[in-house]
Amino acid sequence: MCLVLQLSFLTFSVRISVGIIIPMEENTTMQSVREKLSEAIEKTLGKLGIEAPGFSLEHPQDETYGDFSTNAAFLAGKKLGKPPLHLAEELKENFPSLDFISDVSVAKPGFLNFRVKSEVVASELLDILRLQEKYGSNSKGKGKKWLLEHTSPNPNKAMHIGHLRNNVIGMALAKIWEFSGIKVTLDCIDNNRGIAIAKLMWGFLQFARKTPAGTATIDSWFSHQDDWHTPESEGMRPDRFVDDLYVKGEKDFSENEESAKAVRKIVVDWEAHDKKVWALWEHVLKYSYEGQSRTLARLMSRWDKVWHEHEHYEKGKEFVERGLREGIFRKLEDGAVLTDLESKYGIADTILMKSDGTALYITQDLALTELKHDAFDAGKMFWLIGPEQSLAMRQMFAACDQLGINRYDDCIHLSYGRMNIKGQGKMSSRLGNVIYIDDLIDLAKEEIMKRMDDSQFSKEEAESIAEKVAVGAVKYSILKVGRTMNMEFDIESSIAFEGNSGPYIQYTCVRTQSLLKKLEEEVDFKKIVIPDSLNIEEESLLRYLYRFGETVLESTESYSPHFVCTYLHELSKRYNALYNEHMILREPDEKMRHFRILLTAATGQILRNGLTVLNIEVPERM
RNA sequence: GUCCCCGUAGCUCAAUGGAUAGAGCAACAGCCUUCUAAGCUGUGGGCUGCGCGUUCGAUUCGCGCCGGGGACACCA
Repeated sequence: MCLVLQLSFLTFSVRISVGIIIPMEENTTMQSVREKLSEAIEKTLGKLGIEAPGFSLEHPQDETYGDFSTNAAFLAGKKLGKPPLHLAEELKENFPSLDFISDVSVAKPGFLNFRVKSEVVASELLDILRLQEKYGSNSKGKGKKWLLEHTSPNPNKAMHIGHLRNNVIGMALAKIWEFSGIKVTLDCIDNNRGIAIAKLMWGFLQFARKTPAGTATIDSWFSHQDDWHTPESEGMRPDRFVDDLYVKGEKDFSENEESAKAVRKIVVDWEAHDKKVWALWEHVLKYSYEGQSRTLARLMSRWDKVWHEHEHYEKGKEFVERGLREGIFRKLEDGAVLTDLESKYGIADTILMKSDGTALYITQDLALTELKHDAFDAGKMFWLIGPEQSLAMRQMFAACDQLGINRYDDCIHLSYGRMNIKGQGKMSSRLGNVIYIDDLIDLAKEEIMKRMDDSQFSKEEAESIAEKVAVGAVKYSILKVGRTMNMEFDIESSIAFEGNSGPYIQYTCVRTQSLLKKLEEEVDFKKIVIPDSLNIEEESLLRYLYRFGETVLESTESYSPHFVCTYLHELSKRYNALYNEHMILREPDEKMRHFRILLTAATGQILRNGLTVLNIEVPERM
């Protein structure tokens, strides 16, 4: 038997030889199959006068059971008090014969399993090849506008793996959401003022002088700026230059009372807009931004809007005043302002303004949240921030809710688990076990260069490939873990290029592309010819491809990219099994050869789409 | 003390309340004169921290313990 499926671009529908027409405007073949199957179960239940609301339609763990499985008999059994196995049998007997189903079966406790005809599943290949980079996307999020704050590194530090987890998850989520039709805006907060920045300025002033002589003043720096080092003159990356000076400034601050006084004076003078202090401030921040943006560029990070703290930090107090006038907050005896959240939200109360009338972090956040609301009018606002901020976030959301800035339920704290260093626990500069992002990528790059075949690539090409593979390895190692899980970060496994890793998937994708490049015959990618019989390798790959879209949705809804990672790994394994067991281009049987070529093209497309939504690049060769 | 997160193979991690709990690494045994071996095939490895409950069915939900981490009013 040989079935030919023809794709008509005029009607955008797949005509399946047995006669059913599946519309393609919205759905792919298998999406339609799922819907029709669901309807048929519904109808059969109705015919028997049985109710099973919310029955599932999932993929059995063991593929020998079929492609889809429902628990309808269990749910119905519960209502009727009948054994589910019986009801499953009854459902099966009354199940209509569907053109796209080859087998309906009942299994042990009461599952009803369905097998879809190979030729129908195969027509999904045409959808993949037609939709190309759009395959797997959906329009569930159409009309939604979401705002996500991610990766807000303080400008007194070089970015480390804590920031990495934030960035990598944030960017992947944004791309996955966009793939689901959501309009996503990305922003961050630049905490560019306050005592920490003053310490950095102090550190620069005292410890970056080319020839140290006594205590340097801002005046002396202002008039003799050439006497101070630059990252270039020190041969350092700008962010590391800043990081180093901040540590020195902080140390001096805590050990030396005179220095501490001077640092506090910097804060006061900065707030008074002292010209020279602002010049120094802008000078040191320039280095921070330069360094951090290099790192972020390597990661292909994106912000649509950067909020600078100095532009709005004073506005928060107005909200506190308003809250007091409206009786939402109350003033304590010493003048500090307290929230009233315990009774209304069941959240511990917090101080909104210090007794001396100065602002706190949360004070500024009230103003910032309103700015965000006014600027983007997002249906949901997300903050991708570590779990230790959980309480502070909820307090802020609730206060915003009371002030009418934003609804409590529309504010979501997306927390992510801690990054511990395997075997060493918490990462801290005090323990000297901070892992910087650039160092990590460079290390991965070195390892990858070592294992590359030098004769195959020019130096530039090898360099470019190694960068993509290194960044892919590092990103994937973080993304494959569930968002909320605490991670034991291990450098070695994060730069691994074997097994469940980014490079493994990149390699598989490259493998499909290189095969297609070698193609010397004409192959019609708009037509499917099913071979007389399929091997287990083709079957299991074929019946897995179409699940990509479902996986994207799963990640969208759970706010966790790791489902996509797991899927891509499994897909790659299935393709590699086929590749190793059978010849693709050299297969003598034409039908089989062409079918495997289509499988190759489809797999390559999905791997590419999957890596793209994970914000991971695919090299041309590797 | 209160609240939140976590506990699954030696290690790192998966598993919309479903079927025999799965991967990767590590260990062991194999596969390159054929499309890229960053690959493939096979073997061993588990009272899912403990107990009780809900359910036809619990790694998943509820309660109570044990263990790890974090947060708890004028830090950011």
